[in-house]
Amino acid sequence: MQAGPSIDFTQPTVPQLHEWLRGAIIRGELPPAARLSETEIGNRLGVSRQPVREAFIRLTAEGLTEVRPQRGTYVSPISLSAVLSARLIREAVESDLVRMLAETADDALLDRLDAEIDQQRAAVSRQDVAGFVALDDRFHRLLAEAAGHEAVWQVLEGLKSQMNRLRHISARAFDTGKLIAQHQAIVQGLRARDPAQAEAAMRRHLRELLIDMPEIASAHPEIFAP
Amino acid sequence: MQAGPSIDFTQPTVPQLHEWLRGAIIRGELPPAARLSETEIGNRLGVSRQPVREAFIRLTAEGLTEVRPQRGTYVSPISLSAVLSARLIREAVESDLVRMLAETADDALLDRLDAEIDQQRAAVSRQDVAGFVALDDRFHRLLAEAAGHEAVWQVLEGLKSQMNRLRHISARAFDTGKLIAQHQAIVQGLRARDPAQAEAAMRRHLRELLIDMPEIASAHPEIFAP
DNA sequence: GCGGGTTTACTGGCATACAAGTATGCGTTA
DNA sequence: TAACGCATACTTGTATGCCAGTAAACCCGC
Repeated sequence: MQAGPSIDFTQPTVPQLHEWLRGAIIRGELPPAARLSETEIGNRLGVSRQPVREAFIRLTAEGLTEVRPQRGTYVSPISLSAVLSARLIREAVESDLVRMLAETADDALLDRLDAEIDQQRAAVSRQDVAGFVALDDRFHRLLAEAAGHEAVWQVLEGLKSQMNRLRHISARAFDTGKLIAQHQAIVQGLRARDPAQAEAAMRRHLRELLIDMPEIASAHPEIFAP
Repeated sequence: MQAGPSIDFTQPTVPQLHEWLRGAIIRGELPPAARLSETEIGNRLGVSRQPVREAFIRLTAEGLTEVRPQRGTYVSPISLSAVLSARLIREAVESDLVRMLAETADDALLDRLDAEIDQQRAAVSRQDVAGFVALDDRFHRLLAEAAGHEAVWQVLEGLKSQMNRLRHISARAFDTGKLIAQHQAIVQGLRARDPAQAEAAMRRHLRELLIDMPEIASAHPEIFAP
C-alpha cells in the first residue's frame, strides 16, 4: 500500500478513490484495523482531504470502514456474524432463484452456463486465481439476471464482497475443482428442469463455501470483530 | 416540508441531517423527483453546505437520492425492480429463517410473539397506523433475532424501507386485519413445530404484501423510475 | 414572431481554513 | 517511583471560497 493509483483529473475523483480503496480492502492489502488518514492519502494522491473524506463516507456505508470522530478512520474488522449472515442470505435467495429458473431456463441459457464453466476450468488450469474469482462472480450474477432479477444481484454483490474479503485475507486455497463440480451440478438441475434438484445443488454449494470458517477465525483472531 | 428539525449543536450534525432527511423521504414528505439543495437546506437549518452534502452522500448510498453533478440532488424515483427485488429477497430469507425457527422456538418466544400480535391489534383498534407499521417492523425483526441472525435484519431493514416508501406514497390503506391474521398463521406454524407450515405462512404473507403493486404503479406513474 | 448566440444565476466538486476532540510524551510533583 | 498536568502533534468536523459546468432567461438580428 505505497503509491496508490494516479488520479485522472478529467474525471470525478471521489469514485476513483472509492473504487481503489474498496478493492484494496477487499483484496486485503488494507487489512482490518488498518488506519487510514484523510490528510495522508490526499497528499499522496495529490488531492485535498475533502474527496478522500467523501470516499470514506461511502466505504463506511458499505461496512468496510469505521470513522471514530477525532480519532481516525479504520478498516473494519470482519464481523463473523456479518459473514455468516451474508452466506445465509445468499443461500436463501440464490436457491429461490434457481428454483424459479428451473422452470423457465431455455437451451440458450444452459449453453451459456456451460460455456461459463468451461472458462472457469480454463482459468483454473492456467492457475489464474483472480480470474476464477471474477468468473465465479459472473456465474452467480448470470443466474440472477436470467431469473429476471438483476437488481437482486446488486444486493448480493455487497454481501459477496465481505465473503471475498475473508477469502483474500485468509489466503485460503479453496478447492476450485469442487466449486466447478458444484456449478455443474446446479446447471444439471436446471437442465433437468428439476427445481428441487437445482435448489439442493445451490444450497450445498453455498453451505460448503464457508464450512471451514470457524477454523479460519481461530487461526486469525486479530482480523475479526470482538 | 417547511422548517425541518432544529439541530442540536452539541451532537454531530451529519447523523441528525441524515436521519431527518431519510425519514422525510420514506414518509413521502419529500416525494420522488423532489429537488434538494445543499445551500438551501443548510441555510434553513443554520449549518453550512458541508454537513448537508455529506448527509446526501449517505442517502445516495442507500438509494434514496441521486446526485447529478452541476445539476442538483434529487429524491430517487421508486425503482419498480428494486421494490420487487426487495420483496423477493425478504420472502427467500424470512421463509428460511422461520423454517429454522420452527425447530428451535421455545415457549418463551411463542409467548412473546403472541404478545406482539396483541399489541398490533391494539394499535389497529386505536387507528394508530404509524404505530402498527413500527410494530410490524418489530415483529419481523424479532423473528430474525430469535433465529440468531440479527445481522440479517440489518440488511432486510434497508430493503424494507424502500417498500415502506411505496406504502406511504401510495397512501394505501392496507388490510391490517389480514396482516395480523397472517402473523398469527406464522406463529401457529412455529407453535406446531412445523417448518413447512411456518415457511408457507411466511411466503404467503410476503407475497400478498405487494400483490397490488402493478395497480399502484399505473395509478402513480410519476413516482416510478422510467 | 422567431431562431440563435450570450449573459446570468444557479448547481455541485474540490480546496482551504479554522475549530475542537484525542492521544502521547515529557516534565513536574507528591 | 508513580501519578498527575500540560504542551504538542495529531485526528476528524465544519465553514467558506473558488471553480467549472449546466440551464434557463435574455437580447438581438432577422
